[in-house]
Amino acid sequence: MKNLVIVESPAKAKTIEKFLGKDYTVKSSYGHIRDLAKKEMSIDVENDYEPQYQISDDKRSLVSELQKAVKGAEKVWLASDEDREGEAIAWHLQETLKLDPETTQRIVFNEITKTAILHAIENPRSIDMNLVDAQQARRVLDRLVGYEISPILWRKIKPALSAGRVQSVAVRLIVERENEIKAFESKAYFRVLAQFRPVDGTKSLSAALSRHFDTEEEAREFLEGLVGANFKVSRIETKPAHRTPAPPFTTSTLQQEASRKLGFSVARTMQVAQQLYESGYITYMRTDSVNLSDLALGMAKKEVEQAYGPEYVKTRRYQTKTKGAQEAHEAIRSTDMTAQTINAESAQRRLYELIWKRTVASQMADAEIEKTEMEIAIGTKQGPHNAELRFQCSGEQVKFDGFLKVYLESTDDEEEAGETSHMLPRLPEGTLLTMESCEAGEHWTQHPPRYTEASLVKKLEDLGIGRPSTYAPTISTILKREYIMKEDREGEERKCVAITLKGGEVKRTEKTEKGYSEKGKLFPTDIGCVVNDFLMDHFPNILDYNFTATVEKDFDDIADGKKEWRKVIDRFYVPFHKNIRQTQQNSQRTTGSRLLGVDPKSGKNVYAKIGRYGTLVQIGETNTDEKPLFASMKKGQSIETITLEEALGLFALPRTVGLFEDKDVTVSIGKFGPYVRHNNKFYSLGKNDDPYEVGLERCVDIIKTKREAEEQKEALKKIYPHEIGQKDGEAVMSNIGRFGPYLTYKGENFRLAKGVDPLQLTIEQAVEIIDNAGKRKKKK
DNA sequence: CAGTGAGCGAGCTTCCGCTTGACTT
Repeated sequence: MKNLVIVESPAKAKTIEKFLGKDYTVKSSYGHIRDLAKKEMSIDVENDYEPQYQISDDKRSLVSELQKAVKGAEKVWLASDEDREGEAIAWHLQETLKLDPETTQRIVFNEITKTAILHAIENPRSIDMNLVDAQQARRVLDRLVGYEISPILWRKIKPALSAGRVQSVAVRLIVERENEIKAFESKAYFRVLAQFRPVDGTKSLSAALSRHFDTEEEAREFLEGLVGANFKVSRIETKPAHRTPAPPFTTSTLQQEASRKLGFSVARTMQVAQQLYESGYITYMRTDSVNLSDLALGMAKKEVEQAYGPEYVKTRRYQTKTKGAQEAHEAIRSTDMTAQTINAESAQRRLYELIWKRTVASQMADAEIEKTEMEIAIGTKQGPHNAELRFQCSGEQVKFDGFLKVYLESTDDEEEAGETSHMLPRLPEGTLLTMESCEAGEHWTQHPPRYTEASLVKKLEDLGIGRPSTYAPTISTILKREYIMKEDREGEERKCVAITLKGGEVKRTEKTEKGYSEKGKLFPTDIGCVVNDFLMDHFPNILDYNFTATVEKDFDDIADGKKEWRKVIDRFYVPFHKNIRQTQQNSQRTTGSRLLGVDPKSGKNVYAKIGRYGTLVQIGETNTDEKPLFASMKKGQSIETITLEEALGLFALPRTVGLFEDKDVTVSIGKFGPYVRHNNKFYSLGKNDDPYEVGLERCVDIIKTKREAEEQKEALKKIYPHEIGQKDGEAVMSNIGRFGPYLTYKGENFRLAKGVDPLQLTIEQAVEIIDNAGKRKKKK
């Protein structure tokens, strides 16, 4: 082997190997191979913040494999990504594999095309230690923040909590949005819509009044004033406009569009995109760049020309504006622009089509639109009506569809689509109109929208917080810590008044309308709120929305050689650590406790608060001789909203629901959730059974079902393990396990396909399955 | 497998950013 090239991703390794030919072996590091040791801080604060690195557990065998490859190679090329993390990966490789900096080649390319790679090979350099130091500063800072603040939360609030530069800001955003929503006072207003028809025309049009009314009285007065009024077109204006396509996808915009158009969670989008990437359908999916390679621009141009004609072509190069973007990769695009779709399972196909459309549309001409705005004046017999009040409508006509032929980006706006965005008839100024009907409908102002996973990612990206590879994991983390919940919420029902004018008559009607339903929205939990309050009180600088942006400037200075990383960290750490010590000593234990009232039975106080294992209610005081009573809260209850009655209801467990076979049937909640207890045996309640409500009949049902299942299990035990036959003198056994039916042969297990009955399997079929599995293993 | 929450103190938890693959009984 002459040349060993190391890249970050195995899929990338495969592609590059093809471009480089047989003198090059390409291997992958699978990201970072070394990191700060996990167990403790692993930063020697006393010794100028010396980091203690360790090969990651799951990389041990990979590192020894790379070591072997290095020994057999004449030259080693480190081809990790061209950004801070990539440079650090190269340096850690050089250190760990004991490569000679003099002879080791560092190369970079930010697009996977033959030209780019050959160009890189022609222009090697050495490792940029300034960039590596910027990464070390980033890494050390994150560890110091995370590992010093988290233990304080364990002591002051609850064990196993966490805080960090990124996750804590994500939680803050959600908590603060919820506070805004709580503070929001929804106000009613009346929106007036009318249908008009030209006196001599057939086509009617709909227009909205130029202002809203605050009260029903005002709206009614206005409508009554319209009786006998006349209407004419007072202004009509047509002007050309154009729309431009959205830039190609980055990780963040892909997550947003897949959420809006396909309803995918952020994690699902990344999982499916990974599959597409590994199959070679799309370029790398973790990127902050909107840049397309020249090769891609050429392919897109050709595709647009052939599919839609030359007038649809417009080559565009987009500028990445995202804060802190590192642009180590291309934008996310189809690798083959001629493939509008692919033959794959539904999720992959739909995500691919979205990416294809977005890529191709980004290289298409603007849409040319003609916008028409019309105003309708109101005149009464006494002369002109209040001149400020007039009806307005606007319409659009697409003159040339351009990129709209392929793709239109969606928005997060939940408001109803404008009721006037249709084509308008061409009516000259002064045209008289008759009003067919008019309605003043009651509406309510909307609170600011809660975040979805995708809109949270967008916000974080706008703030420059987090990276493409961490958006999805960050959301998982704050969900797992139970700082936030993802929930659906039905819109509230409201009585709406509508006043209509038709045929000279004003009428009032009332109907109930449901507000906007929210799907997959992010809500803070009690714990999220309490932790956020605590952090805002004691570590406001870390929670500051500009904290990341500020430290990123320092990291840039380190990368430019203008600052020394250890000094940057020292300037941060000395005051930070002092704050940690003070918080440790001075801050109170925080439980978010709220007094709900007095228990009528005992006369003692009832509280709701955070305990070691979650939220609970408590009767009586702590720190007294008498131990208080405790009960866990149910899902969906919160410290802030739980009532005294609901709290007292939680003490109803364990509950005796009746007798079965002369023994008590009781219901309670245990370590593994709600259960039924009967004759000293335990039976888990179903997902939809409420332990506070469930009756005897259902409990008996659960007991019987479990008994039947156990009988079946016993019956299976008599059959399995079953010997199907022998192969090379060893038994081939079938069995049924947790993951379905499987075969055992020479101590190895072989999974059977779903629905296969192991008893119907012949020895020939079984042998075939074992042999095939063996072949597959060899291939790997 | 079927409750914890006080207090005592053992020993545990935790960060962000790179990257996938493990394959159970």
